[in-house]
Amino acid sequence: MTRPAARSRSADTGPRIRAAALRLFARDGYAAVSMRQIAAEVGLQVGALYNHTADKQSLLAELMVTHLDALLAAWDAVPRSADPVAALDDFVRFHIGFHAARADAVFVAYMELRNLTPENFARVETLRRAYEDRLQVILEAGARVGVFDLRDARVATMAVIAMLTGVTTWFRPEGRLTLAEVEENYVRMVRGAVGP
Amino acid sequence: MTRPAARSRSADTGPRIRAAALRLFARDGYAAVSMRQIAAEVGLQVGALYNHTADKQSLLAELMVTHLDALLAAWDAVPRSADPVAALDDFVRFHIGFHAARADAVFVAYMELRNLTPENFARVETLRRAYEDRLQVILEAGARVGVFDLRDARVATMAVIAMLTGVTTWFRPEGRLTLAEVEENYVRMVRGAVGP
DNA sequence: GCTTGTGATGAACGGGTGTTCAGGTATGGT
DNA sequence: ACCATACCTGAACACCCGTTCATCACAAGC
Repeated sequence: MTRPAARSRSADTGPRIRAAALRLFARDGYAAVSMRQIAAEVGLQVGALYNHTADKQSLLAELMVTHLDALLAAWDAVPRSADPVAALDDFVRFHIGFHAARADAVFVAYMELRNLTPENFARVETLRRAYEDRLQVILEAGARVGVFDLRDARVATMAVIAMLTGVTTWFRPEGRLTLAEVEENYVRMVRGAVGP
Repeated sequence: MTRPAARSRSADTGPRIRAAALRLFARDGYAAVSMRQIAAEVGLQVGALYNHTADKQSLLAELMVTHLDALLAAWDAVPRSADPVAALDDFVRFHIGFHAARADAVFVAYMELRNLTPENFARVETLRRAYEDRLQVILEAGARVGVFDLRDARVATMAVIAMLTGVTTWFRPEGRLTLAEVEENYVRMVRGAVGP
């Protein structure tokens, strides 16, 4: 049996590095953030980062993949409504709620795509596409039974996702509207956009 | 009278620098592009860039402001439909068409906001807000006469803009759908989203 | 044909970049 | 008490950054 790893001086250094990197990447952008800034944020020297991550690129890719994995897992854990309209409402509320709680990760995951190596980009794109497909399946099911009227399922999918993700650019918890109010607003608009 | 400026060896160096910067900023991001790369793209040494721009930051700000000025001027040149529904249709077609033809500028103008100095950011935000208000006015006019039903005009405005701007992330002229087909698709979806 | 001035070069400035590594230190297991 | 390991420091590596400037080339106006 492998023996338990020796306790580190600060056991959660890895997560703290990733948290700091996420915050800084979201605020200033991947290319504008240096490894020294990340280290300083955590209270380390630069070299110490490399005990927890292979390199800067892996740090970014890991943040994105982790976020998208969590997104898919969280949606797949939501009970499925058989009625396509109810399922669409669920999706809208879920998407807005999940993304509002993770503004930094959302921001990084689609602003920093161009800073990924081709391999990492492919991994991330596969996950993103899988999530989009979850919505598209709902829309197509509704179109088949006539509760939705789509000219093009793929275009409708992209339109709805863009509309929903846009919320993260302006929503603030202390703002004029509560999250629940925003969700209801979008439930209504999305229904109208794909409705017959 | 001011005498005409002495002809430069290549009269359009300034525009060529801006064009190269726009392309590179869109592809790799402002922070990831060096002045030396821009110079090489134009066929100059680095120092020569500073005959045409104050610094890298001004280059970025100029590109954004120019784009947003052109956007506002182009929309204001579109004949206004008195009917709010027709005006909304006009806006949808205009927005998609204008943005599809300027993918690089669109991308830069809303991906690189955080790389602007506070003063330049304020200038750009004012222009962006002015454009959003053009749509909001249409939506509010329609709501007053009952052809639209909005829970919140500002939220509806942001939702429509996000939906429309999202087109630039996936639309390719050589793709499955023509631009006109995409426009009609969105005209329909936007009408539904804000409809009564 | 000379003067004037715009715009290019090429080198330099100080400083920041990601990454590596030998050396040191503290911890958990025996 | 000792060993093995995990972790961190501090310095160094080679390279790239935005910006400045003395110098030079060439085109336009007299």
